[in-house]
Amino acid sequence: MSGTRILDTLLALSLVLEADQTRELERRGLTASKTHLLWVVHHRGPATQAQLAEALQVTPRHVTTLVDALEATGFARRTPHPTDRRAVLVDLTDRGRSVMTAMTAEHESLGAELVRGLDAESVAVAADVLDHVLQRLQTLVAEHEARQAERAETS
Amino acid sequence: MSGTRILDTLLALSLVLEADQTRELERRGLTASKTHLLWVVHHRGPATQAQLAEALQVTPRHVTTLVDALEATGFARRTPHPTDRRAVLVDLTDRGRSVMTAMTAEHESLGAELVRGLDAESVAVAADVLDHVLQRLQTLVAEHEARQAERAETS
DNA sequence: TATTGTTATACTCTATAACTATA
DNA sequence: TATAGTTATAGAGTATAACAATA
Repeated sequence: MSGTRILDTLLALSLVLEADQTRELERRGLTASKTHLLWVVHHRGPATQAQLAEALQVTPRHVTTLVDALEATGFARRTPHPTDRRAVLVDLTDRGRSVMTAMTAEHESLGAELVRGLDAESVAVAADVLDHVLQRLQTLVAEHEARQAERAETS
Repeated sequence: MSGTRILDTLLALSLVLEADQTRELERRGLTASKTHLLWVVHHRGPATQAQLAEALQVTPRHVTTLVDALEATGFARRTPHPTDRRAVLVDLTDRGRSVMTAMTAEHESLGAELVRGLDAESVAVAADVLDHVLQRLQTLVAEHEARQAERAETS
């Protein structure tokens, strides 16, 4: 069945994409999770660590670790929160911002490279199929979690 | 450009697929790397740890860790190599084999579920596009590595 | 009392280096 | 001398629990 074929290709793509990303990040002295944090700050602006923990779906304690590392390597900076003396605001340094800009450009160039040689119509069809697949997957996961939550209540 | 759109969806899918897989594996007391090892043994048959290290692209030392854990949890087993007393053969237990069988079935069912509601023709087009994208990506990565190797030689 | 962030501790993935037993 | 696997050690991702300072 072609559903399995698509899933297999998707999984293969995931592996190669991840390996490629990891290599690129390593070259800059970054890792996936640290970059994710930078990305969130880049798009949302300065945020407290608690907000970042929520956005990254990670414990506040782990955010401390990430920000420590990003501060030590000059990508991010902690500034005191203007009104709440318990909290800090995490912001990007110039270096952090320029890395984010460069990565955005690379991302777009990669997107264009990957479909080079394909006709626009097929690419559009494929994009629609992928959107559908993503939605189906999210639905399945949600249903699955709902069933498990139910089971947990019953027991 | 739709290339970027496809790439974005691909990355989103990677994240959700990985999260889903991790949850499923956790439920069974497994992790991605341990499952990968089981998968290789399931398909190639009993193998030495050195062979597994090569297949998984991981250090022999790490294979020791993985096999230790899989043996402790009853998914795999070490048996002495028949002719080489230095080596061991890693094989699946009945439990390991039945987990692999169950996961194969789930994988196929997921593949079918993901394209439910789509017409076969679009799915076929999308599958072709994805194959193309995977090949392009592999080409780009290979070119990139070749350039870096060259640069390393020059310096 | 609730929240923000941090010290302490631990588990998993993964790597390198040094070492043992066997080829 | 080369190979198979293991002990020792380490760094990154990530988590929980206990605790300080502040709200």
